[in-house]
Amino acid sequence: MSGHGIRFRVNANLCLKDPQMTEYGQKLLSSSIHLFDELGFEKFTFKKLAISIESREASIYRYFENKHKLLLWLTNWYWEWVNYLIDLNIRNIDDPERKLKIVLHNIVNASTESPLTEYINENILHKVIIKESTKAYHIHNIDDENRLGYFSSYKELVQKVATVISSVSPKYPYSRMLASSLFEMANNQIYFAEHLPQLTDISCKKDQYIELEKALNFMTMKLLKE
Amino acid sequence: MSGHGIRFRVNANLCLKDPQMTEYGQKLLSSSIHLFDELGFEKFTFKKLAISIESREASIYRYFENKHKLLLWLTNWYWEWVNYLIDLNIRNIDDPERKLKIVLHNIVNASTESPLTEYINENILHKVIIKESTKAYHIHNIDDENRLGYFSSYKELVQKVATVISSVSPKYPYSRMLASSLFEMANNQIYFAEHLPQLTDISCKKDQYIELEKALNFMTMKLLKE
DNA sequence: TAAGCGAAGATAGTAATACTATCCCTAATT
DNA sequence: AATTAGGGATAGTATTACTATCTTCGCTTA
Repeated sequence: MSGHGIRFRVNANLCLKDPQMTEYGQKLLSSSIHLFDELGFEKFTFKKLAISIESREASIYRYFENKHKLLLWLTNWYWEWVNYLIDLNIRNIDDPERKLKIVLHNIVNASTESPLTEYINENILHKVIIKESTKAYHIHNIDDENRLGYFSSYKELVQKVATVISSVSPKYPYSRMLASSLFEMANNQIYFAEHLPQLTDISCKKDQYIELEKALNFMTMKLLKE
Repeated sequence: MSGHGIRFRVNANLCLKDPQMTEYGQKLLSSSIHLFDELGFEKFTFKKLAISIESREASIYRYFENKHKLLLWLTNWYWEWVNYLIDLNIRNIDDPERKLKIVLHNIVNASTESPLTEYINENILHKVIIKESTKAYHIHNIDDENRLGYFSSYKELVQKVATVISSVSPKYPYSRMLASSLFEMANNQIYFAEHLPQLTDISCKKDQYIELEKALNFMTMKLLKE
């Protein structure tokens, strides 16, 4: 069963053994996404994960050193996946502005694409990313982990979007800041819409992010207009 | 010694006893800010805090139920403080655009104002807010805590800024989204500048956020121009 | 001056967490 | 037929996140 669908290159130091390569690892990934969603990062433990896949704590530790690295692994997988989707969808598009609109669509709606793998539920992973991904990089030893390349997927993705932004408006002086802010805003505003609605103007119905996409489009285009 | 300087109204349910009112409580606050900064939220424990103020774990628990509520308390204090500074500085200003520029200045540079209390080091608290505050509201029981009013300081602050935005440009359709994004961006971009510089265009020298303020001004004014 | 009280000190103890270690079993290579 | 990698099973440890209880000290107030 293993090797089904697409596999992404996630920094090898984030795991002790590539979970995408074994059935056990795929079950681990699949269950961990559901469990992060149900429990949140703080209440999530390897013990509970082991129980949910009818295995043992010690076996989980053979794949991941700790839950932080597991979350980081999933986060990287997510960014690789968004990167892949963007590449796929802007291929053969020449108009920069059209390209940027597609990028925005993919940032917001990645999870509504048709699923690529059996063992990763992109929809639930997206929810986990929205709620928990910030904890993957707001950590005390950020500089060490950055040096080890644990954030390279995100950095590449932001760089790609910044390049598209620059192709629309070569003189815009804050392309990378805008790019990273678009990703952060997308996640944040969805979270606010659901939990702290006074902090946003948009609302999200049934995981439909139409208003958010419209708002980000409006904002981006206004910023980049000469 | 207690009762010195300004005291802010922080949601009373976040603590068991107001730490601002006793010398012990003030020492607790002061030390916790330093310790959050040194250790990060994850490695911070009440045991270590007790040692650092030469007290006992059990005594800390008489003020705060857990470290999450302590962080939330500090976060609320911070937002109350920024709110106070904004009020103070836009008083007597009539021109909306001028008002907004002052607001942006305060969002970015709050911590460089002259200190208000002996027991809270605003500069270090600002660093803690940048690194840890997102963990105060990315929690599993967010809806319960929101219902208890644990985020009201932030919501009021965002509402205040949204009102200023609307006074500059009454037709702008995303004033609250812009307001909350300004706060989130300010923290994020400072964090990126220091730790993940590829994700931003700005740099921060010696806790001077001139470039960031300029960028936020540029962005905001461009968005609100007719 | 004594009684009473609250705040914090001191000491214990517990359940859960985050691991590490070791030994065993089995199924697939070689 | 022998080896070995993957995972199962069990055990154990240090730390964390609390809770409980009993004592002491200093301040009111009667």
